[in-house]
Amino acid sequence: MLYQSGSPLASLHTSVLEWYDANARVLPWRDPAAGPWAVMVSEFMLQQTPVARVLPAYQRWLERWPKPADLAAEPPGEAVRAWDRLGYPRRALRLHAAAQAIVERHGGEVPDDHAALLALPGVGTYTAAAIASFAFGQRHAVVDTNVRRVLARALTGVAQPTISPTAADQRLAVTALPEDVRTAARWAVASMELGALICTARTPRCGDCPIRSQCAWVLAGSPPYEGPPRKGQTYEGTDRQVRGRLLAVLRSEHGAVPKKALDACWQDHVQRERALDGLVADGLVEPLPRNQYRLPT
DNA sequence: TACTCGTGGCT
DNA sequence: TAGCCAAGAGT
Repeated sequence: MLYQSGSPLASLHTSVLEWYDANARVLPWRDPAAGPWAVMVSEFMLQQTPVARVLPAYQRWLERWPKPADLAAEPPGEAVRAWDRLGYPRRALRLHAAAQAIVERHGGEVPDDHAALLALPGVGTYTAAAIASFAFGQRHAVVDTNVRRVLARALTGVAQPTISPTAADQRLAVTALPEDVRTAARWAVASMELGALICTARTPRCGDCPIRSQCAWVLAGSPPYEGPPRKGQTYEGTDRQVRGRLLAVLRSEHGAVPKKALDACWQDHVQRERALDGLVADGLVEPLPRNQYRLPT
């Protein structure tokens, strides 16, 4: 007996799990043969980057580095180059460092222990739970932006979750987690998928939602968002844009790049220098003698 | 806590 | 069109 029959949560679980079985996307990291390293690579790439853009980079990455030790043996700059235009290239550096840590601490195998995962570079609360749940079938609250939104609507009855993750979100997700281990692991991926495909941020497809008859937000008449305004991410003219341009040049060149080539990226001298210094400080760029730069070796 | 950190598709 | 948004982590 997995559920107390008649329990509202049990009904929610059943509806979402049945929907997932019929509607889940076929994604390579969900293949049972994919393995923990493949799951881990996908989770790093999917941090703030949409699935469609991750797919090709993911395939190339695993083809080139099928095991953590393969990546760990290469210079970090190769990880940054292979990261291509996924964005937030520090993730590439962290994935490389995590691969090295896996070789040093765990004999080259992705650990199945939540605490050990959390101790790896670039692995936070979400990613540790995701790897433990998706790759090892463990029972964890896997709380990403999709799950926060689904729970905010279905259980709390508001249009959007809070702007940043809170301890309350985590507690709510733990409360909503099925007791049975295997069911919990399926619920983790299924509730996330529901948020990605149906219970979307902008225009949720409530007409296709398997839990619309149980959704606290829908039952309340789908009231609009009331919270504080979400501040938009500006990008034009930011240091991030400059960093992106500088790094794009360095990715395309395999050797040393003269500073003059980097100077052509951006007019504002002060901002350009600040961005370049930041890249060096982050370990994404290596300064060389004679005013030259390259990806880290 | 609030901020930083890329990139590009979608509405 | 121009925001809005995307499987967050680190500081």
